[in-house]
Amino acid sequence: MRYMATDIQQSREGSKYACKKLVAIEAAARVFADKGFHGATTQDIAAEMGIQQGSLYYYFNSKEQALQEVCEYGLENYVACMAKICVKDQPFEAKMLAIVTSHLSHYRRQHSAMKVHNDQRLYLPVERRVRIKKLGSQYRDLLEKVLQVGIETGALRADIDTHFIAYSIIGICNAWGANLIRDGELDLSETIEHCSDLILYGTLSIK
Amino acid sequence: MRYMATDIQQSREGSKYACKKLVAIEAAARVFADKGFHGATTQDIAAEMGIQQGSLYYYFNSKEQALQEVCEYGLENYVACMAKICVKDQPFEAKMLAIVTSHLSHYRRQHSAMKVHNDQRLYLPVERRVRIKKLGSQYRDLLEKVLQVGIETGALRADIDTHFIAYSIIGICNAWGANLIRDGELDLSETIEHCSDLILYGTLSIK
Amino acid sequence: MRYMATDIQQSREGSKYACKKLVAIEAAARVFADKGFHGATTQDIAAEMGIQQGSLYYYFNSKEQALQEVCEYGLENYVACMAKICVKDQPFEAKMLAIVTSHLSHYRRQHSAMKVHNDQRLYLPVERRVRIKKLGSQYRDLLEKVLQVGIETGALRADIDTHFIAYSIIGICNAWGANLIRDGELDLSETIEHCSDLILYGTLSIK
Amino acid sequence: MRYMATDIQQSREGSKYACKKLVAIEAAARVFADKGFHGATTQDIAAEMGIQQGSLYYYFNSKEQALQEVCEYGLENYVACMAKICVKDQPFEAKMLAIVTSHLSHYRRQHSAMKVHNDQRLYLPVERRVRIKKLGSQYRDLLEKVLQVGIETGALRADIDTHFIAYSIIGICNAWGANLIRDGELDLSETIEHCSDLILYGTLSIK
DNA sequence: AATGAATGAGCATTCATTCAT
DNA sequence: CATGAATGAATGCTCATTCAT
Repeated sequence: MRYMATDIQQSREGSKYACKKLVAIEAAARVFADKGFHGATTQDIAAEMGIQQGSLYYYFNSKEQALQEVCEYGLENYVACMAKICVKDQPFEAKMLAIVTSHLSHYRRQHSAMKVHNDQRLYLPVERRVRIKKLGSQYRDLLEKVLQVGIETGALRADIDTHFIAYSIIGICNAWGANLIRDGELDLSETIEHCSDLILYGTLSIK
Repeated sequence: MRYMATDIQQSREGSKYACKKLVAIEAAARVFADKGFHGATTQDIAAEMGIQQGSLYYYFNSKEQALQEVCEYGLENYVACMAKICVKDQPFEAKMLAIVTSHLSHYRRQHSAMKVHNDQRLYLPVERRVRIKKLGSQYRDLLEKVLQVGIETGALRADIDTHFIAYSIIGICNAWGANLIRDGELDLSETIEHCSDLILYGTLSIK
Repeated sequence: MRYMATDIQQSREGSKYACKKLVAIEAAARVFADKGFHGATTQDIAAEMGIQQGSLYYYFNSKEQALQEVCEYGLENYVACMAKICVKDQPFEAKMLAIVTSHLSHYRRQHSAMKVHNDQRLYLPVERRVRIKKLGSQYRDLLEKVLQVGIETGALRADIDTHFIAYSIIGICNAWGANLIRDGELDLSETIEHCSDLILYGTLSIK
Repeated sequence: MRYMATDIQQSREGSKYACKKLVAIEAAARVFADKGFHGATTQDIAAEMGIQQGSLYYYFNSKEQALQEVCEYGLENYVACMAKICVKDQPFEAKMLAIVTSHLSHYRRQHSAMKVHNDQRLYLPVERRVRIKKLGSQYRDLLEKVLQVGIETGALRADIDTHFIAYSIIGICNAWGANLIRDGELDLSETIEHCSDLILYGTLSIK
């Protein structure tokens, strides 16, 4: 019932409900990121929003739904950004830098939602994970395609396994993303540089 | 009082208590790895051991203590192995391969404890994390020292940040370790090779 | 304040408010009949009317008041009909048939309100039950008087307890009334015949 | 888990668990009879037993299960008694008196469980009602068979509908059963006599 | 060494009710 | 007239923990 109304209201950018719903998702993201899904209480989320516990159910039908929406929210922009990077025509090194920059910037922009997606999504029942899985695959596919092009244009070694490298890039970025959230002092651009450098050149001195 | 007894009994390798305690830790590790600390119940752990819920308190004073012991258990061997690798005299590439092998093998040997340490340790109150932190730092320090030696012997590029690379190596290995647990089909030695290859050589074709 | 308005509007037969109020009572009756007083929610009733939950309070001051009005509504016609039957001058058998017919027809005419009165009225606090009690007594009194006349005219056995028989007749009719609601296939006139037959002649073969 | 144990323990008559479980069922019966299923709280039931609310779940897995067990408990003896009466060889009038006596005595013996069965069983989801339905049908079947024999032996009029009469008998008894519970002053044997008299002879004076 | 029984605090969720618009 | 939004108290249920046996 709320749902039907939502669709209508989401079309109007400024709708009050859509607005507060976003606030709710972001509050939930912060709390889940901090305490984990099972460790967080609906009271925590409500308090973060400055409303009463019961009122939270005006925005979410259940705690699980809140987690689901946080995860999807965390992925949405993230995948969209990757798509934009992919279509741009630029040399491989620049592309990789852009990808790492996008990934880590998302973390720094207080997007606890990404952390929640990484750490907590498996606590959702499978039926709540279909869209999340699809978005995740999209991201990996886009990344693999970039790598494939890199090989074809001769920028990348022909013997690398694009699937493996894609996963590893995501792994490194997530590890540093978590650090960026935990440690506010950590320099973003430095981290970006280090990450893409490792991915591109490895660690050995050139002989 | 149990504690004093424990110490005595742990000295005798074959003591029954020490034995069942290990079983308890491993059961707890499996359950925590599967459901997360807050998502797991003491009933789950007891069931995994085949005992009654109340009996669990013969082995752990609290659920939190169980998590603490699982995390420490996950790190112990892991750090010890790293120490052994460090003292061995071998070229850098071989050392890196040994390190990655050790890290990933620990995951594959059903050591859910490592996964628990990675994902759940932050749910422990700080005072329960002192030993865990120490073991973690030890590991990173050892790894950084290996990298430092690599630079000094000219094997590694002089411009890399050892601290950053150490964290990244751990990040990559943990990401793939999680995959190894989730996907039993995944080939261990292949994964090891891929990981160390990426760390050493990066992805660019050599010009 | 609504109350004063109500009184004014109820005087005008065709008033919109009185009309929708009736719709509200009947919606509440259906919902209470289906789910019971405590099992039904104000949301259920509002949905049955096609309005929002909050808007319900335009028609009822509280859920309890809704139950009260449903119960009274269920009894009103029912008692009025009985009164009409009583004043008619006809032989006892015909009267009994008319009474049973009236009682069961009320059930079949979708009057969930009667079911609600039977099953749920005791969940009302005593102070809300005064009118209901009065109407109920009226009905029983009228019925007892009919029986009394039956005895006096020699139609009925002199040794029956009118109070007891009145209760029993109501009991049988309510039992079959519930069946009539539950099972739409059940034939009304057949049921009426069976009931009055049992009440009049019992089950033994005449010797 | 408790369940398996239950079977074992129920075999030992005096088992502590089986004993307290019975106490629990009877407490639940009283509370449900008084406040209705939805109007009763688990706290009410626990208080009636003199234990804490949480402890109630040692005996019932859910409030619904409690209702189910109460209903089944209410029917068990009731059906068993009817079975005993049926096999006895006695004239129809005596049999009917025995049936009514059994039915109403069950009510008076504080068996709130029967009231709960009558008023609340429909709030159970169908899958929880299978056994209840079976027991109910058994009772009606036994009663119909008695009536059938009554017709065959010439005790009863040949033109009565056994199905209808069975339902009516149950209806009358339940109506008076409810009165017996509500009004402790009401004389049991008088009520029994009145009921069977009505069923057998009806109300008309014999011509 | 283990268990059955109980506890009590905590939690997600529901729901009657209110009220500004 | 009607609604969207919010409230806060209640409720069913879970679970870590305790303890006598």
